[in-house]
Amino acid sequence: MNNLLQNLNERQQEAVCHTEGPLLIFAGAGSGKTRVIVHRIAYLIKEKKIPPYKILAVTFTNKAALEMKNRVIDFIGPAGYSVFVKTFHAMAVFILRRHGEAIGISNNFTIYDQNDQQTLLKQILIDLRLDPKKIKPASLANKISELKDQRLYLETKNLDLLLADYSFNFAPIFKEYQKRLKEQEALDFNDLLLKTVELLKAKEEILKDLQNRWKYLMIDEYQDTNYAQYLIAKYLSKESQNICVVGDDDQSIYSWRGADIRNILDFEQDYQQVKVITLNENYRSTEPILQAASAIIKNNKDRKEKNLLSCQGDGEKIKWCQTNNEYGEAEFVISSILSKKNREGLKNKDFAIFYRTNAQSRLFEDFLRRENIPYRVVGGLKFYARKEIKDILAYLRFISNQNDKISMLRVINNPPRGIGRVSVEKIRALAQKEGVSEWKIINDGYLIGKISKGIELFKNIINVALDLNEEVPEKIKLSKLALKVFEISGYKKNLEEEKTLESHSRLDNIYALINSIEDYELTNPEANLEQFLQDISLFTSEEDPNENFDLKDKDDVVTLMTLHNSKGLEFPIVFLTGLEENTFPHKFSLDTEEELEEERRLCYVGITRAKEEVFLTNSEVKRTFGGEVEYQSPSRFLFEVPKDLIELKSFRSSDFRFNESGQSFQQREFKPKVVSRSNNSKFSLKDRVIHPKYGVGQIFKIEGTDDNVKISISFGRARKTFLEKYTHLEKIY
DNA sequence: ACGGGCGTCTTTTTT
DNA sequence: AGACGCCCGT
Repeated sequence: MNNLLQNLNERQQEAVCHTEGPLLIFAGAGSGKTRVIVHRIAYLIKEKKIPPYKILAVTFTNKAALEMKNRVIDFIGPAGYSVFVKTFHAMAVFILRRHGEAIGISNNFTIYDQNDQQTLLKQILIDLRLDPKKIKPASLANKISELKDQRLYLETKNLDLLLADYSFNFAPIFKEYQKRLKEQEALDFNDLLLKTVELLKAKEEILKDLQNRWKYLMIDEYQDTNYAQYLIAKYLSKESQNICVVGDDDQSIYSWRGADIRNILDFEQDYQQVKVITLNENYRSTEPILQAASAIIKNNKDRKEKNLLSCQGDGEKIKWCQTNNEYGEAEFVISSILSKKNREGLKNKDFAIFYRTNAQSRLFEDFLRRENIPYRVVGGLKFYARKEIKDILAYLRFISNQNDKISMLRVINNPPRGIGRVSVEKIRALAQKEGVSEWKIINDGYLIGKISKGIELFKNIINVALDLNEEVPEKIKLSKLALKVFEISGYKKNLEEEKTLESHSRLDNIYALINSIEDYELTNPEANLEQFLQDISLFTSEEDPNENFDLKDKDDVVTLMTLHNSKGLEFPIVFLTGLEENTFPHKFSLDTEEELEEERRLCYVGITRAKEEVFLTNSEVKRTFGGEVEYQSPSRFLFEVPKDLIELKSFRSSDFRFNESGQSFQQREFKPKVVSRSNNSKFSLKDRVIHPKYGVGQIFKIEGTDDNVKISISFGRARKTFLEKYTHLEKIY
């Protein structure tokens, strides 16, 4: 009991102990909200003797869910494993997989991510004889998602009326999209939530069942819930009324995804006898950081006034550095990291670099690699987004669900087996005519005349895999299946024969995938193929299983991420970069006051991640597309920080400068820090070398002979393979 | 069928 | 500048 409430302030204790009835916690940045949730779960289990499986905690990101679960387990031991901690989407998958059939959803539905969505839309456009160049699948996908996120979409009795607001092509496309999702037994991300609402609404017994299962409901980041999520929470807690929501209106940054800030502001009206607790003591950041953040957020009109109290006392001023260009910015950030590491004994993991858009990460990565500082990009280039990984997963998805046309089209001629556009078109046409799936056309003898070898081959491959999947529920079944598919599909042979620089890393990546499936099987011994695929399709920000393979301490890395991804995290030193008008605030958010205020909240979120020190950077000039340069004024947010909290710095890029015309950047020759060098020396394993483009790296593989020697080098997280004869490498001693 | 070369367009944030 | 898609030559 004592230890359950230890290290908590009075209000935090109150929040932990108030277990019955609706509870609303306004938790300012750094006010120990995760700690409160963790303690509250522990309190329910230990003190109130609630079985752990009756507790449901919902967060927004996989990362947050994982973190919370681990903290619960650390705090109360193995009982924590049974607490149901998931993202909204993962919870929806859980519910739909068990009960979806009640509303006509196959229990091994496929989840289509943004990519699959766009592929599907492209097909629809072609079939409807619309030009995918004019109507872009990507923007269509966005529109569809936007539509489905709306409250109106769930409530409307007349979809046509709603669709009429869009351009005249949208309605038929949207309807066709929905139709094909159904045919292919697929759900997109929005559907996961929408179908769950539909289920809970329509099937009372199932709702009762779930209400019984989860007696205590906790929702983190409640300010970011959209209407569907709001309804799910409402349904699930309706009986028990034991719902605890935690949030901060100042940290609402997902309105573009349908998040409705009113959900938290109206909570007191939505539930009866709500207990409200405000946590306003900040344990994370120093005084100057908090003052700067508060000063910025005060410019928002649409917010509840509040003041956060600092508990950490005085600290370093905010550093603002204006650099000449983007290279200078990256160089400033990386050299600051280096000097702080040297002088203050900080570790890599103490630093985080934030930016507004994903594309901004590249230069920072270049400079980090060059200095041989290990780093991790959160959410950026995703392992699961790689071609070879998607290919293998597409095989598995098709094996799991033969109606999944997107996956079939992806693999039917991959690796090439002589099934060209014409054959595929023939199959598609026949499927449409006969009203059956493409797989049925191939497998059940619909094709008359002589059947091409390739189709016969594909049919055999899939049938072998299908049999294999039916077989023995061995422990290693999934990874074995993946490996088999990799082999019998010819994918492996194809890559092995290719013997190019690229095919090597592809092979490595696929083996890394198989490894990670093995890991998955260890933690989920009961999981079958369907479950695995559904789990994995939600794991978008999964870190690269391939990364950091040569690091002693794989967690000691500098973290790079978008501001959106930074929510809920904290770091001693934070770099907030690209603070220029049109970048941050982003140019698409300058139209309305609402959008601008959301950008400002994003800025607030970023700054409040820092415990000790904040660096704000902007560059005077930006390179846009076409190599043109453009002057950018400093972000308005910079001027919202009181002057006395700021220490000004300036930094000019030393490696890059303008050429005479001032039109583009010119790279100065890169001078590696070579202690001594030897040009004719042979390289050996474990040698550290400098690559003219990638900088310092370490050799981990050498193969081939004579003028066909291939050298594989790791540069921090990235691995690359080069042909020796074409690559100028310098050895470092 | 397939890869290289060339022309196009690019830029928001994510489960 | 770089990614991507399309067309053409093989």
